[in-house]
Amino acid sequence: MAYWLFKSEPNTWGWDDQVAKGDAGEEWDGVRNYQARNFMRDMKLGDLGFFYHSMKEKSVVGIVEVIAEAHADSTTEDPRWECVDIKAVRPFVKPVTLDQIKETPMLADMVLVKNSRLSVQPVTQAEWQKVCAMGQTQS
DNA sequence: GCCAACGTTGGC
DNA sequence: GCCAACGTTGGC
Repeated sequence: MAYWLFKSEPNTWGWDDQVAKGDAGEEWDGVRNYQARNFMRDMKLGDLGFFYHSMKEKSVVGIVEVIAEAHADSTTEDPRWECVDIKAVRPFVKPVTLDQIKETPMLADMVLVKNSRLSVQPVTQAEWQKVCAMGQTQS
């Protein structure tokens, strides 16, 4: 089981939109970055991820699950781009902000801190458990 | 709203 | 194949 982080600007696609899709989930499409795509290719059914709101909020707000492995991105004809499907699993009781993450020494190496522009990122198990604890959410 | 950082594109 | 120019992202 691997852990990931999906980043989105809430005005474009937010946690509420994801929750509204229910168990059917939704494609995580529109990714046009090779690194991010390669991480999605590595994802397996049942992998879990953080859902992160960028820009104004800059917070991890919930947990999602991979419900379909990488397949063609339906928003482009370009065969280079692929995406996975994810569904909302549960929200954070308390969203964990980027500031909190930066203040936490054991999270200082998170990709979110090191390479903030990457929209799909791997998360280590230690980071996963720590952030879940900070959000008062079952890991 | 600004700007730095990064990735991608295209000319040579 | 290199690198300058450009566009986009996202923190501040």
